[in-house]
Amino acid sequence: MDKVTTESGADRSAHKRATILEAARAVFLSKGYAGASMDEIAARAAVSKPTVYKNFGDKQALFAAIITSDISDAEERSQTLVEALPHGEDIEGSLRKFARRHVTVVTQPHLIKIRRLIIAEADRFPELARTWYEAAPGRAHANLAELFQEIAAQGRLNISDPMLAAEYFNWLVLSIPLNKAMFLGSNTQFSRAALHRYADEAVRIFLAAYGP
Amino acid sequence: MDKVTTESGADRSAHKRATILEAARAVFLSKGYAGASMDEIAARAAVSKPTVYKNFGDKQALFAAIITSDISDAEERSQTLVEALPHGEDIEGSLRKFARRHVTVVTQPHLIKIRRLIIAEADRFPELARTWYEAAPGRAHANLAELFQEIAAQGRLNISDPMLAAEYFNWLVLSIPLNKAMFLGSNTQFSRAALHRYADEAVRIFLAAYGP
DNA sequence: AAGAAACTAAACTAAACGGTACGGTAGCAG
DNA sequence: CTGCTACCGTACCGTTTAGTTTAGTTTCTT
Repeated sequence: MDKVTTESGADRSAHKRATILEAARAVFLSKGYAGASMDEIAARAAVSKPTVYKNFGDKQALFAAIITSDISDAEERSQTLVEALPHGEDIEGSLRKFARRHVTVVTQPHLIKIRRLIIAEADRFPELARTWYEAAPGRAHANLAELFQEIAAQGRLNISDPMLAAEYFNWLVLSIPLNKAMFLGSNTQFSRAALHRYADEAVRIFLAAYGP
Repeated sequence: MDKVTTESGADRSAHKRATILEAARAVFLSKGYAGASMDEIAARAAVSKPTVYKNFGDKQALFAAIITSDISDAEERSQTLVEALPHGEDIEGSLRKFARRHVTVVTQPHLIKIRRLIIAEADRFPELARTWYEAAPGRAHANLAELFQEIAAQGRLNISDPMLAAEYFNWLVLSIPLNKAMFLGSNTQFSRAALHRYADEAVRIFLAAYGP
């Protein structure tokens, strides 16, 4: 039931496409859009340059394909993260658990680099940047807002504008380490303890402001 | 008493230097480091390319000169902003005034572009990015922390770690519009009313969490 | 086994890149 | 006016870029 038999035809092509995507992602992430060269990408993928152009057309399209794929990843990540959010009694515990996971995921070096790249090219690829915003923080805000609305309806939180509250909560959790990571090198790792401290204090602030 | 007579010698040279800096800033901000060309910079400054190289050595040095100058601006801005912070009775009023001004300044399109550029090149120019972080948000955090410590000593705020509280406050005020601006186009303007709403709610949240 | 499709390396184009060498010109001392 | 110095713009250097072409080889299909 696997595609490991002889990797015939389309499978082989798809695999090559994936290899190119991976190589291109690595080069774009480390050199930026203008700094990345198609030769380097082809070499890194161990593939000839015409193959790259056959699969993706031109440099812009290749870039767009990468970012689009990362947007899908981000969307999926947001979805699973929020689905794991329990609707139980212990609001503080639930939020803390969510906050700790959230900040741990978002500060991964790989995601920091993607974020840098999209921010850098937001003026040259405005549609991609907007789509990314809607898929990543936007989706997180919407999901949190829905949750907050439910809890507020039960009188267990005091929230008049759930979307706004969700945005404050999200950035309360992420801002400090995220901004440090943006300006310090990409490979700056935070300790688990430090991330958890940021998350826990964010939850405390949020509940002090929006608690019943 | 002015230098408008014949603009002889050093004055003329200094003026040309400033013109080049301005042109280079415009090109770097809109094209990024790798995407900016020295020809375009020279043309925009209405100056020959050798003149650019006489004044700044090479591309990296020119880039560093621009960012360094912007760091000075940011430092100065942070300083004056916090000096205007009154130490009076009305803590909420003071913080609200500060927050409104702060968010209005930081979301200016010009500063958004500088932020984008520095984030984009943080891996290639780590020292510049770190210096920027220390001069802009870092300085703001330190100044706010000092203020919070004073107020906490009077028992009018309940803060055990002033630096951490300052970071939360700063990003509470800035994060929502700043992140939107990063991913939407550089010229996305916020209405005064919207910015003030973000600032006021940030102050409310902060005081709910750190009030006496 | 034969044909079709896709892939490869390599050379190539035209343009743009960062950086420099040269020939002219402007201002200044005598 | 003459000679000197210092700068400035033009034209150029070698390299690299995105993207294409060619010719030969591998690989799947039938």
